[in-house]
Amino acid sequence: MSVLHHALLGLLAREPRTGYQLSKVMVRQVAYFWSANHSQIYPALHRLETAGQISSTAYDGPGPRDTKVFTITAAGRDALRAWLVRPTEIGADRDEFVVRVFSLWLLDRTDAVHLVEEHRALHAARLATYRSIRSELGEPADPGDPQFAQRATLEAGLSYQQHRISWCDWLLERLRAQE
Amino acid sequence: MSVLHHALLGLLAREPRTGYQLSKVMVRQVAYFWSANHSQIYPALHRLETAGQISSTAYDGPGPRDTKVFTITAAGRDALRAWLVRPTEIGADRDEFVVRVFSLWLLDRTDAVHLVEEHRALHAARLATYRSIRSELGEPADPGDPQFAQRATLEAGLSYQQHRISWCDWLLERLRAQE
DNA sequence: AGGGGCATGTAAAGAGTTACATGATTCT
DNA sequence: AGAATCATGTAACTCTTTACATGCCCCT
Repeated sequence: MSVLHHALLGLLAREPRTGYQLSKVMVRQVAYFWSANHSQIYPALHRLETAGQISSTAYDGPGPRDTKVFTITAAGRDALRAWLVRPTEIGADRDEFVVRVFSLWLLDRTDAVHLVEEHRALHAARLATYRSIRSELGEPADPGDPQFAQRATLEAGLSYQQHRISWCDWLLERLRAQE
Repeated sequence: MSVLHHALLGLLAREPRTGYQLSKVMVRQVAYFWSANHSQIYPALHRLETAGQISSTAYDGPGPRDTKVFTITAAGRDALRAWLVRPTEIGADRDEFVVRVFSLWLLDRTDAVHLVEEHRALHAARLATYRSIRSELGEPADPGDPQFAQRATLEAGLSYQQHRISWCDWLLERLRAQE
């Protein structure tokens, strides 16, 4: 079972949802650090159901097919807990922009500055979004509460955007130093 | 052409190398934020060569096949520059650990603390490695120098690890607050 | 009448990982 | 004699993206 499967279990552990509802959440990211399309989600749900980690009840829905609401089973909860405590690895290499910066010496100063400024602006915008979400969520709840976990992932996003912005500033400072 | 292709061009823009040398570098990450296996690299090099962005000279090597040294062409350099200045997107969602934290409320305190501590230790170790590399590299060179770009990607790594560690500390502080 | 949202699926293609395969030279 | 390093490739599989496909209901 992949990260996607566990992201879905993590959502269903909070409340039952349909595949459509799950995909609406996941297209715009769960936990600010994972996304998926509906075309990936429907097969993943079928696999989870076959494995007995979720169950579904079908209602008469619009369109040619039934609407299915998925619920996590006790086995699903156990599998999710087991996945959580597996030994961690670091992962999360893969950042296209850093690969670009690796070849930044090929550009002249103006182009380089422009590139980094553009990138900084994207992260600044994202940070602003996250800050407004934070002001809605308020201070973190008790660690046993799903709200706490939600708030913690937001904090990861906030911290990440800030790191990105200050790295861009580090770069810009040096790119703009004496011609 | 994908990020991998441009990572390879970025390496070959510095100096000619064989596929084997490129894969040795890329298995352990270019720019601290991208990695690839040799099985991906060889086909990618063939595609770059067909596209005229790199050229190769074959020498009589060990084993059943020739040893090929790849050199970037003028067209390859141009393609790389064009890729650098393309409008940026943000990308870099996909962080497995944050997806785990999204379900952290399912664990009891001791397990949760253990998980985060373990993760923090990995990032602290990585930070220590990066710091020792920094002390070897010294202060950044001129932005027109490949050494500057190398140093800039290291700075991204340093900044990223620090952000990760302080996020873990934020989490641990709250997980350890009153039982 | 047409557009958007609800709702579910499949197919094809690209990107990445893991495993298979070969064989020479050098070190222990 | 065996292991490690040099050196290059292919095959099978998983994960992700993009596109195709259907059809009801509600709002304007």
